[in-house]
Amino acid sequence: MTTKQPYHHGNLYEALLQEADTILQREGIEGLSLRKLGEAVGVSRTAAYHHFANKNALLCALAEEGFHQLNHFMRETQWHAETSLNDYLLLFVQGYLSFAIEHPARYELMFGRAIWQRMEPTSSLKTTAHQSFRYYTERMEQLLSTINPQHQKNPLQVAQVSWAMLHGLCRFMLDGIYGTQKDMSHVSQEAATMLSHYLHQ
Amino acid sequence: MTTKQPYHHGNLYEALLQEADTILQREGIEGLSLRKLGEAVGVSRTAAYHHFANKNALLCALAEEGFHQLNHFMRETQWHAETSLNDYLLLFVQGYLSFAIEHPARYELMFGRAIWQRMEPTSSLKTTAHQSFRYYTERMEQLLSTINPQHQKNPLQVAQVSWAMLHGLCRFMLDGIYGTQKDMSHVSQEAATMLSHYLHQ
DNA sequence: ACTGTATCTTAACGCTGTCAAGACTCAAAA
DNA sequence: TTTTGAGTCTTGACAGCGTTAAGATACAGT
Repeated sequence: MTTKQPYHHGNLYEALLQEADTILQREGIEGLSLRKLGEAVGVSRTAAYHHFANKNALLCALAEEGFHQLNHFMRETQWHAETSLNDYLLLFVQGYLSFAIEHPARYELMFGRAIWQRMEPTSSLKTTAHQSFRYYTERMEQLLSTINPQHQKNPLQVAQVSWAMLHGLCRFMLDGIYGTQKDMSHVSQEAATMLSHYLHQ
Repeated sequence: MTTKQPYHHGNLYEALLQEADTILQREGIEGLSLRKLGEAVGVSRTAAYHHFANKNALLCALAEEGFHQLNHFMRETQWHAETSLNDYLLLFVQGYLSFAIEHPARYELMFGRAIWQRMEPTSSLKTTAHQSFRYYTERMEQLLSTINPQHQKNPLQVAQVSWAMLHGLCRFMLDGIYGTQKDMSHVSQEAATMLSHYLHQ
């Protein structure tokens, strides 16, 4: 009974998510269809509907994984006392851009309109994404307080604007509007400089 | 013969562009299909193919119009000597965000991956978009020179990073990740502040 | 008047997400 | 041990999409 597939897959939910991630990485968002996904997993076109309400729910689940990975990146990229603020900011900017460039479809899914505007995001995804943003905001607040304990800035707005800059850079990179190759290090450097001046008031 | 449509529309190219823009405004990018467009104009599903190579070419034409409008906005928003740099920057940021928010689908088309990554942009669109960016870069260079004639910055990188910030803000607004309403003025203010500090070194 | 070209139409293909109805499997209740 | 019911998966179907091929119509230039 090793060659024959059982009628019940047994672990279809996880298999679907994993294969979807693979297809996403290889062919982008447009290349991911439920039919192709079913075939890749060795299951019928509509089998996924017994584990996800619809395609949107599957995309939301993938995006949510992405936010967990983003949280992981932010948690592991802390400002150690031995490095300068400038170096740390550069590292953070480079790390964020790499996160987007190494998994473009995942980043697109996490922040793109496919989920957030065209369809309704899962409430689970909404809370996860919100947590990411809140964590980022706390980190910004920390930085501000360390630099200048009497700063006047609104941490929420600082987070909004600075994240928007990072996000804009990523979008221009991913959408092929800026060159993706050697420009990137220069642009990262410049973005870190901008952030640094901004945080120092 | 006023009630009966002639076999030859006579002005189909313009009519298609205009109606496509209307649908885009009303229903977004996903709501625009060639079949629906044909019906709206009173013509068959495939009539558009005699005026555009394919759907991508039509989208590119619409996006190109958008870049002309963006150029118009930039040209008319100049820094007059009687206003402060801060006021001017705020005006520019607000104007740019309004440009995106008032015509979200058009902005999405101009900068989104639908054209730039998923398909191949028309060479005509490419040059028009490139002109927009070059003009923006020149304006930045002007500002830098006015503020400090001995500045050390690379205008191209300044343009890349600052435009990325504006673009990121727009995307977050349009994709419904940031609140679109009263936050906007605060965020605009903060973005202008950030830009100002950055340009002043 | 004729001919060719530009314009427009209908038919069809393969793709998509999704729903409805049926088939299979398995665990728990009787 | 048999029955029942829920969980899982499949096939069939529908409407919509972009696009191509082949044919119909109108008009401009010879």
